[in-house]
Amino acid sequence: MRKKDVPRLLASELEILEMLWRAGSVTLVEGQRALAGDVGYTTVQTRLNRMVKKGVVKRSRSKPAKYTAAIQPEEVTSSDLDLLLDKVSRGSVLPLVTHLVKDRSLTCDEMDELKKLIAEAEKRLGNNQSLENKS
Amino acid sequence: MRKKDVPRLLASELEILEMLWRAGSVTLVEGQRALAGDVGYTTVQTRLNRMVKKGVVKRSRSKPAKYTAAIQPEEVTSSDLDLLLDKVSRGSVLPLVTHLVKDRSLTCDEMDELKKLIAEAEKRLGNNQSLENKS
DNA sequence: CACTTACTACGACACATGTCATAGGAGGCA
DNA sequence: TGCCTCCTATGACATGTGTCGTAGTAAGTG
Repeated sequence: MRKKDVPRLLASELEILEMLWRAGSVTLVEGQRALAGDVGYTTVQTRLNRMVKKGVVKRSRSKPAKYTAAIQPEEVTSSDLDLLLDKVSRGSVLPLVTHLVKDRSLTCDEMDELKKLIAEAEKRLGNNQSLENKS
Repeated sequence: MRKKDVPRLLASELEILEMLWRAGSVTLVEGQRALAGDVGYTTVQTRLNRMVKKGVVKRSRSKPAKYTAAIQPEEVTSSDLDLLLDKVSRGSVLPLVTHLVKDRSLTCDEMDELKKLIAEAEKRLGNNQSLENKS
């Protein structure tokens, strides 16, 4: 099975998904309450149902239907970042990482993780470097 | 002057912007040609003009009007990444960086830059750490 | 001046999305 | 049985976007 195709979601859809990830599984009333801006009940209903039709949200058959996210944050991160990389950053990772690390205080743990990550990447780089000689 | 407010752009708008960043400044004919999928002339015109109205593209008063991007890749990167961080990654930088660094071959130079970045962040961390005691 | 060519402006139509109102159905309880 | 309340389904309307067609204006060329 190949990587799921997550389209670039609208900001409003991200808002909904964020709520679902946070709350886990909600009925309409709960969902409406959990959503920040106070928006009409049926509005939440419509938005949620349309997202179900799109496959990014799942809905249970139970009496008060429960809605849950059908995609994980990582999938969104992944596809969105890839698109950003392709279209905006022209394939270069550095500007993105720079923005993420700069002006943003990381904890010591995160710092360590980061360094570990770099080390791993570096090792991988060492292995593949010899075979590569592209432009 | 405060940070410009760049809304989360649609994938199709990113496509246009990417073209503009790449080409610099284009007339409609050039723009149409530069755009991948072959789409009608007036379609490009409409899309471009709508983006002008939105302020993300500028248009010259010259005879064959020239269109240029009014926002830079970094601004898009920045605002988009911030949103991703808030909504999807719940403020944690690590998952994003992980995705960026993993399974993606960086050059040696990039690797060095990355390490320099980390070092800087670490230094900054050392300075601020003492004043911080988060919730 | 009349004609062609190039560019621009504008309108049209389909579909997606945010917003909601109202109608329909399924259980409880007087 | 008949009403009330909760949940769901559906329709409606405004705006935004992708897609064009067509009409209008400016500018050269005979």
